[in-house]
Order: sequence, then structure tokens, then C-alpha cells
Amino acid sequence: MAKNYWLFKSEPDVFSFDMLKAKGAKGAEWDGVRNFTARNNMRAMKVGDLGFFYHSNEGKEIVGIVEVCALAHPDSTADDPQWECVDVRAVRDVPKPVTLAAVKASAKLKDMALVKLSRLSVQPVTPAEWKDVCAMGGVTPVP
DNA sequence: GCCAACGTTGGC
DNA sequence: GCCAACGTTGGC
Repeated sequence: MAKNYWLFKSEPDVFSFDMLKAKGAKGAEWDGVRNFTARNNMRAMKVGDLGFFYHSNEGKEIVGIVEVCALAHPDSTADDPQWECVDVRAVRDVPKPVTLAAVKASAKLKDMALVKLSRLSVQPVTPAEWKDVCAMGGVTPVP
């Protein structure tokens, strides 16, 4: 089964890529999502799916790559079990963080959900977009 | 700090 | 079930 690609957004003040790295191989819950579209995206994830880690507000750049390490389950921080989240763990850094400005400036990437659906915190990424962002970020080999 | 975009809520 | 009001997010 083909791997799917995603993009996770977080404000670095609240939860940064460094904080996820500090969690090690076990990873951490991607909790706090209270948006149906984002939740549905997480429900569609499989263990082993990969995602970009994007810092919103501060930085506004893709700084890392994460791997889904647990299927969607009830969010331990929610009082309503309809809110679910997956667990993710840090896989590697993006050596040259890819900024939002760079994405917008790229003819191939300017239609990414990151640009079009700027408020959605968990987004799908197409294989072509994945490859291009990895190339721009100096991620080799592309995982 | 402002403002635009958009998802959610609640009244009808 | 529609739609206006409201709250939140996130870029600038």
C-alpha cells in the first residue's frame, strides 16, 4: 500500500519540532485538534505515513519530517471522544527549512494546501509536492 | 496589532 | 436547513 503524505502545523511557542525530537522514538500525540477536516485527515493516516512539520506564525517554514507511529485514537486532552489524534515522531530535520515565501514563489508548490488552506492544521500533501519540498529543503534521499 | 479567511454555532 | 454572527487562526 502506498504511503501517504501530510503536513502538520504547530506554533513553535506551543509545540516545536525540537520538542517532538525530545520525545524520541515513541513520539507524541498530535493533540489539541478541534477541527473536523483536520481530524478526518488524521483518521485517514496509517502507521508509517510521513509528514512535514511546519512552524506557523514564527518561522513560517517547514523544519522537519515526522512519521505517523500510532493510528488515530481519542485525544487525551479532549473531553469529547469524537476528537481523535495520531501519534507522530520526528524522523529527521529539513537541513534548509522551506519557507512559506519559498513555497509561494514556486510555480509547482504555490497550490499547496499550505497556501490555499492556510488555517487547516493537518493537511494532505501530494507525492509531487513531497518530492519538491524535500528537494528544496536539501532532504536526501527523499524518504 | 490589524485584518482577511473560514469554520462553527445558534436563531429562526 | 439556511444564514448571520461570532470566534479563531495565521499572514503581514
